[in-house]
Amino acid sequence: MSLRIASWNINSVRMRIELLRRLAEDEAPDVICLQETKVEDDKFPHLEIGAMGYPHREVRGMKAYNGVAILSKHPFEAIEPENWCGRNDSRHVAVRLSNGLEVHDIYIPSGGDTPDPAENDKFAHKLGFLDELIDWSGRLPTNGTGRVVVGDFNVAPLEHDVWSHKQLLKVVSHTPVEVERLQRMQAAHDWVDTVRHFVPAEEKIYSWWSYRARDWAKSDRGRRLDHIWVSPNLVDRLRSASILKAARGWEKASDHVPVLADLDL
DNA sequence: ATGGTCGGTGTCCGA
Repeated sequence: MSLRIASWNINSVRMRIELLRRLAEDEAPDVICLQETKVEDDKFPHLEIGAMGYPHREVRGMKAYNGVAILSKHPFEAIEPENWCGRNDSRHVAVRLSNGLEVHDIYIPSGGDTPDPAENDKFAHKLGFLDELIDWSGRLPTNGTGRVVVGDFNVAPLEHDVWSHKQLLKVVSHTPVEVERLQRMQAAHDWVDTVRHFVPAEEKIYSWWSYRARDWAKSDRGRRLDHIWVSPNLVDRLRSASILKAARGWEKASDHVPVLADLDL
């Protein structure tokens, strides 16, 4: 069977419920992983999303901040999520589909403005979170159907994952300490970066454009912060991966756009 | 070098 997975930092699932419907109708992902849902579980729009063709949902939200959710056309069982850095702050939700495939949806802390952990607690949190993800990736078993880890990682790891490598070296999301950690996380499980599996490293590609630009498309100062990674045993099952750039131009868009990957299982 | 915009909340914080 073919399985299409989407990851999207939707920046409020309630504000953008009609854009979620558009993603569901246009791209028909089997599984949609959301970040920054910004809603408590008892206020999650289950009814509307069920009617969009996603009867199976695992949500983990909190008031105002963070929040992750997995929406699926197919049944799954929930996997106990992690509380990284000892915080119960709705940054991880995970499920196992009936074919055994594990899907982990992660929202890595943004890290604030100053890339110095001594001065900026948010940056220290981000680095600590990445350290725990390195350990976690290394501990995962390598047998079984395989795993997918997706989400807003808030790190653009490669030179051409940002509009200007040189100008962003001291900007949170592309500093060497973050990039090294994300690459160590990737190496710890041999995760395959699905978009870069199909898009050459020298080609610029982004998944986020700031709200603050006068014209996001014209200035095109983006970063690739959102990722879909698969375990190495799935690399032969990978059929395509892409970033839905057009979604940044939708009315009342999120600043992030969906990432899509197709697997043949 | 600076400020620019969102969403959720509440008279600002986080992104």
